[in-house]
Amino acid sequence: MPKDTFYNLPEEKRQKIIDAAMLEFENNSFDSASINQIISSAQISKGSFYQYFDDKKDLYKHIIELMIQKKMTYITPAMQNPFAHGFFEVIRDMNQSGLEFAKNHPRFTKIGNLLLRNPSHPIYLEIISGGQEQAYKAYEMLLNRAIETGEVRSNIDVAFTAKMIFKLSSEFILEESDLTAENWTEGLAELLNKFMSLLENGIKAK
Amino acid sequence: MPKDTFYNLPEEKRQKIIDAAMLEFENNSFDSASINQIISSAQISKGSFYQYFDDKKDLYKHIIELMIQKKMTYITPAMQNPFAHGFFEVIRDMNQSGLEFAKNHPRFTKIGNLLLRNPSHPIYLEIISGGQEQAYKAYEMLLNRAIETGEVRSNIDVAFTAKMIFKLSSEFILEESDLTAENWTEGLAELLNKFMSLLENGIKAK
DNA sequence: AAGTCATATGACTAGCAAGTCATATGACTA
DNA sequence: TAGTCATATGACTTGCTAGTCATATGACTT
Repeated sequence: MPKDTFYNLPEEKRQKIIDAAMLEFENNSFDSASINQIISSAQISKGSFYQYFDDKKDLYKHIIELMIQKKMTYITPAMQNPFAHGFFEVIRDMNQSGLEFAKNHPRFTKIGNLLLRNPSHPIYLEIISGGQEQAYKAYEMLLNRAIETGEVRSNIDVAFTAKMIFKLSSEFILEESDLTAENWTEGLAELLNKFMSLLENGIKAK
Repeated sequence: MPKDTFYNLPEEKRQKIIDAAMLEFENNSFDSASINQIISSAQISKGSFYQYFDDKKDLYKHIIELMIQKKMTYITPAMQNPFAHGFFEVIRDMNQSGLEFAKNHPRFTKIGNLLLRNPSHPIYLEIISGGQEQAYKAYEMLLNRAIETGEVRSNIDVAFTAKMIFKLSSEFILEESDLTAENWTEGLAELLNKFMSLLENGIKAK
């Protein structure tokens, strides 16, 4: 975490540093991101940087933390209390909020994608850790419940299907998060419908 | 492409260099792979390296070329002449051969994944270029044909479905290519069945 | 034996990186 | 006014990188 000196900074200067860091991490992997570049862009000295953060990793984790905080605000009622809602409704909400986050925070999205696409990097293990596994488990619980309630046919392989839905959702959001601004809203709704239709045809109870 | 001097080398020495390069590119992105590391591992001098290859990119492209050659040997009759075979058979073959390649050539697979996961890198554009787009188009042609023949229901969005099948196949192979050796053959067959079942339920004509 | 030519070498250049540290500033305190 | 303390600075160290080049080797030719 950033040092006290960082939080003591005037809001404006702090934001300038965050902006500079995001600009660098948007366009570079963790390894190839340069602190020299960041401080030059934020117009602070090398020494100051190291009085705000322990090292590059410290700064990076802070940016990721900010992203997670932002993402939290996109949780819908159905996501917060999934068992009280229909399975397909929950899945739809998750994808919709994912798409909306990507739309509203393209810079965070880019940084997140760079992280997600480098699972072999040590920093991935440190940050994502068991998150992926937990997500699979969550999907499995939802699927099991949906089979109980009769929403989903019972002859699927739950673990496998959970993984596939997770993967497909991620790819779906990654791939389509570059829709142009003007047709965004309609494009989103339409895409989501196609996606859900594919999914529902695949596993919905007949 | 490598220089003549490289091809004049005794087979054994050439292989040692390829091995060293693969070891490095398996565990590092193109940028962070180190020529110093490669020459040290291959036990050749810096000067020699630059008499075999123009630069790091030259070597890297050669490795990718070797991988493509290997992959070519996995093409099945159904893949070579897809319109003479059933749609789901072709898709099944493509995934099966993808899985088999991953199993038999885990080192190439790892290198390929690192490349595929960095679409923002200049080298990606240079090597993959429009390959992805071509793949989408190929899937679209197959889907259109399958709709004509009545294998696939006609009320799907072809372009969207093509993308999703492509993405899902890639992820499926990536994710499952780490099955353990002993249960490989049965595991593969079972997985493929689950995958195809999900797909067929999703888009097969009723 | 003398000459030629492909191949091999590693010291060297130039550049960039992360992180350190002695020094400076300037506000607030006693 | 003198002292203290948080903050700011950039030259510097250390360590890495890709790529170059003068020099050396040794096989084969004339």
